Amino acid sequence: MAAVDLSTHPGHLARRLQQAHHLLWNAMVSEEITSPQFAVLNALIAEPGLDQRGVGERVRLDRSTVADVVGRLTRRDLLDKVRDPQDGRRALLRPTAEGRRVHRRLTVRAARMNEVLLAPLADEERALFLSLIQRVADAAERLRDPLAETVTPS
Amino acid sequence: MAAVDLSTHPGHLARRLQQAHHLLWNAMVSEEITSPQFAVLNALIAEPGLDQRGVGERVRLDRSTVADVVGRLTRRDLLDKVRDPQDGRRALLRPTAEGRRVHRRLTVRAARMNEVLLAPLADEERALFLSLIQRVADAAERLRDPLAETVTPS
DNA sequence: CGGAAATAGTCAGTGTGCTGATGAAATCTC
DNA sequence: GAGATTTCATCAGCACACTGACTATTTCCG
Repeated sequence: MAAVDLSTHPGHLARRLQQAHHLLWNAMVSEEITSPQFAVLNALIAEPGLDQRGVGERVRLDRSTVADVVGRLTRRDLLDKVRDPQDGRRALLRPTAEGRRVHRRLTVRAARMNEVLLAPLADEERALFLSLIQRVADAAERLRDPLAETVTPS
Repeated sequence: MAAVDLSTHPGHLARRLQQAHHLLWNAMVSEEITSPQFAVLNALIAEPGLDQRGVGERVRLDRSTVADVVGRLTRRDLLDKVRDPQDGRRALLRPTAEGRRVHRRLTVRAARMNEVLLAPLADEERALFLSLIQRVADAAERLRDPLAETVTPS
């Protein structure tokens, strides 16, 4: 008695969704490169030369996790990591040629995987689905970092 | 160039949602008991005497993870774990009195937390949000275990 | 009954994800 | 310019989460 229906708990559903995604990713995208690794690679293709802090901001990972993921990617020679000569604290990251190749290949496969994952939803529902999750996640992230509101000027 | 917009990737959004949830859980529900631990406890309050496999089925965790989580809960004396005398392979689990107390307390707090997490959505959107995630997760889980469809007869 | 197959649990190994402590480098301030 | 503060990275420690290998027990079947 007094037990709760977990299907009304967004946290539980989020975990299930992630599991489902993880499963499909392994089956349809890659067994070697994980989805967070792809996200990091993707951020560095968009902005080569970013440091770890910058990557973490873009893909929403904390410092420690970024260091781990970057470590794995550099070990596989998908990333180059060099000390910033201008600022000895920073490690500048950029994708290798191989990293760009892998990224290109996985991008295509990830698109196919997303199709399968979202197959149960009608077209209009898909956009809605994505925007609802994003609104909830955005709001919660804003709770964490107080302000930083509105558009950041150049 | 050729970088992807991760906000169109449900997997990435799922991870961000989970992170947001994790954060709020820590702040508003408990720093000691995690959300998966609560889920396991909840399953055993609904059905005391379940074995680990049964728990894993209910909360969607694999055998190894269930063993980990159950280990932590028994170490904290929130769960009792005894060998099934009828079937020596099984470990029968049931919540302790303390486990029930903790569960009751966290249930109230989790409800408050869910309110905050879903605050950015209007009432109708919340139900929609939950049902969309559930449909996607359900469908993906069905991909994993072929059949097992329809109602399982008594 | 007795061997083969199925089932429950454990263990080792890997990867994500967090916090908190530490160290190194840059910047700010007096 | 020297000391305090901030910033970037690393490390240890914990918790989830999966796979694959292994053990113990039970069940199934000849």
